Amino acid sequence: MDEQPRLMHSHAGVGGMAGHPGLPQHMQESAGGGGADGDGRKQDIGDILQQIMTITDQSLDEAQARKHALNCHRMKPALFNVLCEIKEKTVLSIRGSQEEEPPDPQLMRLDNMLLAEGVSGPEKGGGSAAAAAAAAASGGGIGADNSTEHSDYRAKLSQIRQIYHTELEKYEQACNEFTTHVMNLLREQSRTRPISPKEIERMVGIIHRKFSSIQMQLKQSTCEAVMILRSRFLDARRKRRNFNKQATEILNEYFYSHLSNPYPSEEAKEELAKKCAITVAQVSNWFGNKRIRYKKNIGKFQEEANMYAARTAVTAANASSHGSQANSPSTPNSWSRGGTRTVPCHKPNLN
DNA sequence: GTCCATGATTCCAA
DNA sequence: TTGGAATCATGGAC
Repeated sequence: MDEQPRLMHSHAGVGGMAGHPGLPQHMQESAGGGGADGDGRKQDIGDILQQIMTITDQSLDEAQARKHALNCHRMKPALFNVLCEIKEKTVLSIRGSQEEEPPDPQLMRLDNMLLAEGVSGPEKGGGSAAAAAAAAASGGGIGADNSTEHSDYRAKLSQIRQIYHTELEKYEQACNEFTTHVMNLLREQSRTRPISPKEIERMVGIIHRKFSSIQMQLKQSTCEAVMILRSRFLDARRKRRNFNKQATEILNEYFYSHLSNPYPSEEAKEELAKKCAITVAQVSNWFGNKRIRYKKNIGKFQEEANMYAARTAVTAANASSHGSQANSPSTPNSWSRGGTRTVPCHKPNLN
């Protein structure tokens, strides 16, 4: 703000406006057109500038009156344009190169994530899609429990979404109010100092950039909240549920009926996973745990092994006409890595 | 609260 | 890539 009087003074000191390269045609004619009253007009402009320069030295009432007089002066629009032009060519041209900024990659990432998580953009499907994806990733096969978890996840996501939109709206409103205020202020000031519409536009841009940096912080914290929610939902250990009885029966049946080689093939795992309504990975985990725990404590599992062996024997007897065979319980020594395998197995016999 | 069972994870070797 | 072994974390019975 202080620069205006100095700026104007420096240009005023260049011997009036006559012949100035930035001077519009009408000013050239009126200010430096030569002729009989040329000197008079120079004097006229000099007077105006002098009045502008001294306006700050006057009392408030005097200054108001002087301002009004200057605003009504016939030379005012032309002078205003010249000063704006001069200002444009000096101070503002320095900032010109910084105007076109590429879109912030971090902001783009945040926007994409918020869109993917269903926080920004259309609500339908977003949250539930994310919940479904999360459920699939967590491998929660026993579907009954998951519906409550999904609704819990959706409810929390919806809460985050609501807070995000409320805050965003607040920021936007504040930004608009502030922008309008500044624009009005600058328009008002443009009556007494050279502020071009372009400069006002530039100022609006600066304000918007400031507010968008605040918005970025909001987006960042929203993303963090979603990540925390998601990680909690996905953390399978927190959500561990025992398989249902039927699933455990099916797995045990397979394990003890293949005790000589309890390594289900990929197809068998898929079949078991389908039967038990769990994932293939869970089947693999179960067999891994079962093998190691059985081997560590055969005595403890003996009763269970006998029970399933008897059950399998009955099944085998019933199906004997089809030529199926039942495996009797055997020692785990035979299925150490590379041991004898009699049933289809994805793992090649290493010995 | 403690203990045990059990599903999941991690690290490592084959 | 798979499985063994150790470990973690949780559920459930007591």
